[in-house]
Amino acid sequence: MFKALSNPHRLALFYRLMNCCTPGTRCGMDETRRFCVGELHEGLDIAPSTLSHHLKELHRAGLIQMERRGKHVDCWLEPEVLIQLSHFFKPD
Amino acid sequence: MFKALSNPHRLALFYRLMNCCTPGTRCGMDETRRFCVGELHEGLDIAPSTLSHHLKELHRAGLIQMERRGKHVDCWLEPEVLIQLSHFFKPD
DNA sequence: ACTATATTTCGACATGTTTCGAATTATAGG
DNA sequence: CCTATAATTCGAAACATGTCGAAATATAGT
Repeated sequence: MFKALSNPHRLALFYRLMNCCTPGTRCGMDETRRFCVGELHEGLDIAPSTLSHHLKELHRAGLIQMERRGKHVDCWLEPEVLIQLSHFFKPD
Repeated sequence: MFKALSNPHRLALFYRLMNCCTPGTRCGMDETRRFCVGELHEGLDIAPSTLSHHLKELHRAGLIQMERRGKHVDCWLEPEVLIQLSHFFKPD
């Protein structure tokens, strides 16, 4: 997981998905709070193929979920992942 | 920081320093709960020069502290770092 | 001063990662 | 079935990282 987050572009993508939900809402469930690949691409200045590669890495690491929805592919982040990660750094 | 933790050897080193303290104790302050470089080397199957390189990276990332104490160099982890990291993954 | 131990620096090489463009697959809508 | 749009796969080049051994530095004790 840390390896997946070690790249600036991937961290930016993760961060974006992390902050797309109103606190307490489950991103994955609420389909209005998902980003498709194209939306995540905005403002990133990398080729589509590079974006695709990075999203695949994030998915492989178990950090994000992906699902095709027509022409688009939606991406979201399960809140469990955040809990798991924050618990790794025990205190608080 | 995630880049520093992205390497298995560095993550192992960090994890070791993370769990060297009784909960609630400040590792840096309690000098009996520090590891010197040599102690951290045990069980890691890498050359001393490689270990040195990895510790330098962890230090550069602000993850660990280092201080020479005679022939040895002590390493420890400030609890603030753990708080900072766990807060990045908001929930909880 | 000399020696032994602990750690770091340096240079080199092998391995991995990031990136792109071109070609490919997937899907929706005429 | 053809076209346009969205996204992925593939292969190649550029770049970064991990690793080691040899040499250098640091320190304590003789």
